[in-house]
Amino acid sequence: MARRTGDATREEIRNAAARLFRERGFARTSVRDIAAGAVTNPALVIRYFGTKELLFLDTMRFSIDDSPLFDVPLAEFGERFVEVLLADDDVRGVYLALVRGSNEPQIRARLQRIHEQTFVGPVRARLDGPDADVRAALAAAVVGGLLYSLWVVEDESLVTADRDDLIARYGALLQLALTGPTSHRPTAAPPR
Amino acid sequence: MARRTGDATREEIRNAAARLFRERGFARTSVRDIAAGAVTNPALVIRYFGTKELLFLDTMRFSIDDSPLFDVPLAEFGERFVEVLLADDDVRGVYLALVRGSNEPQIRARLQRIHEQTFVGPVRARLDGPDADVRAALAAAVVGGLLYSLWVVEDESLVTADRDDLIARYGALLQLALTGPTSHRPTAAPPR
DNA sequence: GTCTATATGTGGATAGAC
DNA sequence: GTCTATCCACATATAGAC
Repeated sequence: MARRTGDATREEIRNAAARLFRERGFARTSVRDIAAGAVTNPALVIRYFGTKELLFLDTMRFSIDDSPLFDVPLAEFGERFVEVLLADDDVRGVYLALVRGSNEPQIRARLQRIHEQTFVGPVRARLDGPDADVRAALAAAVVGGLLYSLWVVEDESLVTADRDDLIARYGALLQLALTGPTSHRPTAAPPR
Repeated sequence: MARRTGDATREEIRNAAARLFRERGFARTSVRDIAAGAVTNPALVIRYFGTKELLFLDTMRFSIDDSPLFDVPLAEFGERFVEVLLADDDVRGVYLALVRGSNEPQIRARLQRIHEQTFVGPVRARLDGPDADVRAALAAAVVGGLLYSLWVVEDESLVTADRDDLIARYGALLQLALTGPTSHRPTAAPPR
């Protein structure tokens, strides 16, 4: 086999790892599988990345493009946010691998950061008032509940539901978490 | 060491396994740890339960006592349901172990069954109309989102929040998922 | 500098002695 | 019924070939 540069090999290991971790998760992916996927050997995988967990952390990242949300009126934010989350196909695999690996402290820390940046952040930016932090956390919990039911549990009623209908219905629920049922005030306080 | 009967040893293995799986999860609990906890050896653990995964499935069960929910008026159901879920201390460990082990098809099947029985079931029993199934699934997703944020992600704002306040706030959100913001129907909640 | 071969320790599972 | 000895796959680490 022709030699590659270290960087090229490194990149192929990373690509193979990202694909396998997304498809099979952390536990069901062996360092040997990754090496085979990158047409090299297990020793090199460890040499470049230290441990299997560090390689996992190196590859299991995602961020959504939340720029389309900036201009959305607050009243439509819930539905549009759900739409954006379900739009990106890469998100699912990474999110699942992180949730299922979250018994490891470092992986849970990564999940916390992504939860904060992806779910809490965009919501928090649109709220104000003394309890905005808690309300953003509660709304993020509602958001997390959809991905959890849809991807972790694979609830049949949701998996087989019409995608647009799901976005409309769950978006409306999220909207209530954001602006509350009494929508007569400009920035809307929560119930109570 | 004095001999025990097979049934007694079996029970001690089960107890040790249940405790360790709840505390450390599936991946971080070894068959050797379980054997040591039951003061026996790994071979016997496998002999009695077949595989580590079958032992896990044998021990990781829970059900909530939802009988106090039967008499609750629909308008108060959301808050009371959240209260019941957070009341039982055993639920957390088992739920977490199942979520984190859900990459294994059999463990995911168990999680689905518990999700159905514990989250969807009690809600579904109180709803009617043509779309009751989907609405129950959506409400169950909201419920799952709380346990997910609180226990899997360990969102700081929620973990440190006052327990009663959390129950009141998230219960209100669940209530909206159940009976909706339009309060003109007989079974619906009164306007805030 | 890039990689192969190989060693070490852990963990799930099995065979067979008692 | 219980346990010792052992097997095999795996993550990880190191020595040294090219």
